[in-house]
Amino acid sequence: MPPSQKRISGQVRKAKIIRSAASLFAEKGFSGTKTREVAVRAGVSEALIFKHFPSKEDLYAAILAEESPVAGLLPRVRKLAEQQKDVEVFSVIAQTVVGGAPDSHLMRLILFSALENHELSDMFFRNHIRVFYDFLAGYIQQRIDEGAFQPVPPLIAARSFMGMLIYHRLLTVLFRAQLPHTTEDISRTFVTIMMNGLKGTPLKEQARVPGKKRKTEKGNTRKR
Amino acid sequence: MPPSQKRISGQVRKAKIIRSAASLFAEKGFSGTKTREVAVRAGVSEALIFKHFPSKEDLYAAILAEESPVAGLLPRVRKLAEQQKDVEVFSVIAQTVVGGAPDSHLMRLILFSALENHELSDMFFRNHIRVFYDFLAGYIQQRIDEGAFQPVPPLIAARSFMGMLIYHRLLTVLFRAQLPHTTEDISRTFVTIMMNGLKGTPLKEQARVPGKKRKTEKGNTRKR
DNA sequence: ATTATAAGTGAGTAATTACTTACTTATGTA
DNA sequence: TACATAAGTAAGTAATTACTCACTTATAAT
Repeated sequence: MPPSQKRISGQVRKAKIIRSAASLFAEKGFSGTKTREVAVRAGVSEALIFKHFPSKEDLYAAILAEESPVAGLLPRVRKLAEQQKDVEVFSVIAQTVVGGAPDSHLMRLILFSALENHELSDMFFRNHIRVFYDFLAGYIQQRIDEGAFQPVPPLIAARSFMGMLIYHRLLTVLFRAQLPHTTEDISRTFVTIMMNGLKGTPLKEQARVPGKKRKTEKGNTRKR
Repeated sequence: MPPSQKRISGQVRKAKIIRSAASLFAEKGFSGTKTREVAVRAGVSEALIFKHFPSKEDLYAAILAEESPVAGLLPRVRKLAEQQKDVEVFSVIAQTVVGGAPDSHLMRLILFSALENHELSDMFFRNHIRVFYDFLAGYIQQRIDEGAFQPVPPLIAARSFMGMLIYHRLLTVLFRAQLPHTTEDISRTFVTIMMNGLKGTPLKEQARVPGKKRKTEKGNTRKR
């Protein structure tokens, strides 16, 4: 490598390394990414990486600690929730996610780290995912109490809605399975189903599905 | 290794290798799994693996080609659909998925292969996921035509429902984020929301979220 | 019993990989 | 100007890894 002619402050270079590594980890996961590739993408020598990070693991941890999936969404939602604008609350969430957040890069990073059992993945879940739909569940509970929604377990309802959205993103990111509709149509439909779902009358009796008997999922019901 | 004393037919041994490798690939992904570990878990020498499979890639492909996520569900659903038992159709799907299908092993295998861009992952999507909710979308469309459901884009509706279910599985598999409810309660809630969502009246006007400009504050169109 | 064949292995090998060492050089500042 | 320090690198190294080779041996059919 020709002596890179330009020197740069340590902090800036470090940030550059982090960005390069993040994109590689998102593409190929932790064990699929080689420190050599990181060096090439960052335009530095491999040795410099280890000047900034004691190990590949530390580099990975630094990246995960930096990311934030839907920054700024929660405050907006909170404000709408205070005004009890049900449709708007759900709409703004839907439009954000269907519109492309978290972006595919971050989506892959999260999935990889969860699959590869990185301990930081749990932290990530607690700090970003869980707080979010704990809030949503709280709001749903409140609206149930106020008689606006039918009584339904709020955590499950929240998970239902986020499930529609995130799964939709998952399919587009992982399988490029786009739908033949506009972003607006898609999120409007999600919101419509959810709003009606919450306002409609509860099903009294669940149909017994004939045939197989079902067990309850492992007694271990750890609320997260 | 002490000469393993017992010889076994090639086919049986091959199957054993596949099972061992499958569990490892599910745990650690393709690049995270070493052929040496596969050999140890299968109780054979590394060399034998390469007697059966030309390369690690081929072994991986053999595994992905074998797996089937929710075998036998589609026929059951079809039968219920013919009888237009709406609640039952959605219930049997919900109970199957919430009850634990695909199992965590297969779930991880699918996710890893999708993330690692294995070409077989696309095949998998088409053969197993896509056919499934193409059917579901067809059924929803039919019930809309019959006036049982409100008009809603059926592909989006199908994706909504599957999203609730699969995302729920995803959270339990990846983050061990169990809910404090029984399997029955969870799937009943999903079904309730979906059924009401499909039967309720459509939202005429979607709220505009961005900025502060607000459109109609919509009152409860439904009596509850 | 002979033997062809299938089942199986130990001991490599060349390539790759995370990380180190010993070194050079630019730069701000006293 | 001098120089301490920070920025940077080339060239390793020991360990790992996918895969091969040369070889042994159990088994079943003739």
